[in-house]
Amino acid sequence: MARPRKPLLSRERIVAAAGALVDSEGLDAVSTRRLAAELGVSGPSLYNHFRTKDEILEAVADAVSAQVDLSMFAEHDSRDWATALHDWALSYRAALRAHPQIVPVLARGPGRRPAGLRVADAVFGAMVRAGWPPAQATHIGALMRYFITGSALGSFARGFVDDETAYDPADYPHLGRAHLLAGHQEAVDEGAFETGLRAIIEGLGVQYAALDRS
Amino acid sequence: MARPRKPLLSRERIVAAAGALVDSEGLDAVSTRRLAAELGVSGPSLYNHFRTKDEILEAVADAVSAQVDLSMFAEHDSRDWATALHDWALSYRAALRAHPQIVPVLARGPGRRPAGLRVADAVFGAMVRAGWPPAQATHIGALMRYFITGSALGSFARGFVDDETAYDPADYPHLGRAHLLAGHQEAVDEGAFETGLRAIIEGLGVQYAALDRS
DNA sequence: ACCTGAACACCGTTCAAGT
DNA sequence: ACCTGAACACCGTTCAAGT
Repeated sequence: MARPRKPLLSRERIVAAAGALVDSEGLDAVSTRRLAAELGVSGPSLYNHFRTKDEILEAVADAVSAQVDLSMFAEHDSRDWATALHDWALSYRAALRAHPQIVPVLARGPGRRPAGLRVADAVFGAMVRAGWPPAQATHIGALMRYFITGSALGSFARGFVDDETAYDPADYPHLGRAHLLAGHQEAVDEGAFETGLRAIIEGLGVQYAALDRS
Repeated sequence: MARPRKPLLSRERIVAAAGALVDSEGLDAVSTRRLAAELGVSGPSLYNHFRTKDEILEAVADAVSAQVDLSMFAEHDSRDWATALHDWALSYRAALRAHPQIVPVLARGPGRRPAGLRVADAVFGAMVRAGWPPAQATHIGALMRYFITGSALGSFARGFVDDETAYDPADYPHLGRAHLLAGHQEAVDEGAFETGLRAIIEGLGVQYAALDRS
């Protein structure tokens, strides 16, 4: 059955299947043979639609980026720049939280991913419109991405081993035992994200107020 | 020559060789066979010293964490908490910049890595000593790590493709063409890190001033 | 154009055998 | 205890062959 009259595959179907596999079994479960089997074809077929396996994973990451809400950066939106940044950060984090396993790929930077660049473009446009100098507007988009992806990578489904005996308290004089438990870690992630987001936006507010607006 | 009288390998030698290989050729170049060849032994020998390849990479990441300067958090150090955080962030970033290829492993969180935990412990202790409530002190260590590792991951040796034709300006109305060049990207990384670090510390300063110190 | 099976050059890891 | 070669069950990717 060499070639069917109707193509069996499409980039969309491949990305959807790969995304589902990443979500359910993790990045390591995605091999070209396994993914192809999931799609009912043989391994090499994928290479008619993507040049490498990495391109497939980049596309999965981009699909997650595409789910980030950008409406707060629209010209007609009434939110001020600080509120828009805050709301965007929450939406961004929610998207990553829904697909934690792809974050390592996504965190590598927007690279050549269209949705990632669209996000950068929206933030940049809104910050410039709010009065930020272009260079600073670029920095704001990047630093927010650093913080949000960094927090997603360093936290979800990760953290400490749930075996207290793995740590000798003498080695970490200040950390209480509670800090070393995976259960506690989820609360830490949440709190650290909130504290950090608030600090960044407050700090940017200080810098914004000090801008020489001539 | 089954077993020599003096062991050919040690955890230290393996970690050193793996680190050198990661630095020179990247994470993908590290296979157990290749690493073993670099050490003059056969692949399976490594399993006498580490349980998995991943444990080796974790140890490499931990060795990088161990290079982060923590002297600013020492009890006798005269720097205030904000200056200490700032100086620490620069040292942390410098360590990652020296070994950018291991960052994906390191960014997964302190996990079971002793040096990573020592860092967390030092920050926590210094923040509590400065008057931060314990919960907030924990958050500060985590959020700084998010930002620093996120920026290292999203930037170094990454970023945009250096082919202008890869992007259609119509898709990104606000981003100028300059933003899409790899050369420009390095400056963005630097500026975004500085802006972000300043914002975080200024923002934390606001929160610190508002603490109810009774 | 799009899929196939075969093939190439690899993987991580286990294990019995050696000293 | 620590290393070896052989082996298992995989990999990503290329390519000629099929329609």
